[in-house]
Amino acid sequence: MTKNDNFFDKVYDVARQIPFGRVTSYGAIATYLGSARSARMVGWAMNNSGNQQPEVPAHRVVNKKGLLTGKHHFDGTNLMQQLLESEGIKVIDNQIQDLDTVFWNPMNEL
DNA sequence: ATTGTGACGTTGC
DNA sequence: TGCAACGCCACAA
Repeated sequence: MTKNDNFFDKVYDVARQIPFGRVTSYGAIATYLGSARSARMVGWAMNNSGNQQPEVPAHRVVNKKGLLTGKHHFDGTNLMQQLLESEGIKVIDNQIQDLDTVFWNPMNEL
């Protein structure tokens, strides 16, 4: 932690900028950061997101398919889905509905 | 320095 | 159109 996790920090920063009721994909963030091929790294960064003080809305970050792939990493089993549903996002079987509508593209907004 | 892994994405068949 | 395999970058051991 002594070093500035440039990549990680950026991921957290973008994730925190996700508006309420919106979601984004790892690839979108990775692409915005310039490392479109590091989509996996974005997810890896989320691993430490819980360690970050400004709690990163990792529940708003899903894969391109809108699938809650990382929900397994949350406390509960359906916690991530509960959070998304609380924001008005319809999630069925770990799959976000109307993804095109709730999708938030950092490149488009930022 | 090398190897392995990972909450993904894209291309190929 | 659906499923499989590869690629890829960054971090940890």
